[in-house]
Amino acid sequence: MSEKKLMSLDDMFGDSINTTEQENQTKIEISRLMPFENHPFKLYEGERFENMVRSIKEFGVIVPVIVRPKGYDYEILSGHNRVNAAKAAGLLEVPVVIKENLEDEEAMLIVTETNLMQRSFGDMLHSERAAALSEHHKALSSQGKRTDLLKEIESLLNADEIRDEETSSPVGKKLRTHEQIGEAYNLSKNSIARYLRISKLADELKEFIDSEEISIRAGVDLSYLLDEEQILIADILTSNEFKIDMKKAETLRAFSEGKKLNEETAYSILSGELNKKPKANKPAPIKLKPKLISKFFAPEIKQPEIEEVIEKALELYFETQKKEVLDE
DNA sequence: GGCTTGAATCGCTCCCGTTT
DNA sequence: AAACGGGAGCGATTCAAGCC
Repeated sequence: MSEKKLMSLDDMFGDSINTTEQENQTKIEISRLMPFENHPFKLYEGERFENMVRSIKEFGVIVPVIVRPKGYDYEILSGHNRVNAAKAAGLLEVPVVIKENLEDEEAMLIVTETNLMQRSFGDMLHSERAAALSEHHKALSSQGKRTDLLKEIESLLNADEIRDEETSSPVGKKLRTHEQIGEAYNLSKNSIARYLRISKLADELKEFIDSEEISIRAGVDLSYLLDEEQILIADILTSNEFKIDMKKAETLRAFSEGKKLNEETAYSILSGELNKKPKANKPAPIKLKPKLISKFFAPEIKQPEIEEVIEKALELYFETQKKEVLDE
């Protein structure tokens, strides 16, 4: 168990991908570059886009676009904005790095990681963060081939912003996957876990997360709903003025778990008519009268200790009761 | 080859303090 | 009051080692 931490990433993931020899930088006509299918990032618009066009008119495209072959053309993995801006600037071709033989998942990782490195994480929409973290998480938890891919992307783009902590972290420090990612992005493991839940949300609901009409934490609860339930919720939200707070999200989840979520219940939860959860399995907490407590415990005794004593006492009580029943 | 067992890990909940 | 990030810790799962 302990030797693992002594191995370097290269030892672990060594030769599984051999990219350097397949990598070639060249120039390709813009007309042969296709966007990556459903990539999770919003493209630049308005002033931001105009600035980019202006910069490209002046200096050209400096950082090569990363592409992979697709049929006779090429699919853009990184650089959608640069390509669009270059087209608008009137360029006919852009510098590209062609990556051959990538699995779809690896391609997706490049799409998300490069985006992450070029934009500050804070600028991203929640759903974009979720997608990026989810890809990163997949890459780390499938102990296979892609950890080196992350490194390679890094060097390709000369990114030095976000990830400096990761590279400078003490040798041999072993972190759980969530913590590892969290350290890289400066988020707690809990936040990583929440974003990973968000990445599982139906696209229809992700939009509400992005517009901040649904909070992250409410989104986490909604992510436990079945796909069709999520779409149902999104539908109801779109056609009504309802808001989802954490309470409603919790209630929806409880109904979903109890298989009681349908169009009617969903509607009444969202409208606020129905706000109590379906009969929870958990017993409601009970309060003990202070008088009762002071009868058996000194005032300085803390709650955990009191609970412990109560538990022991009850165990004893039920045990003797059982015996009595058997004796009869 | 199957099984048991114990440690590691993961996903999660509960709770708390802070911020808005 | 609601939303949030973070700490602690729990239960379930996974995985490897040791056994038959």
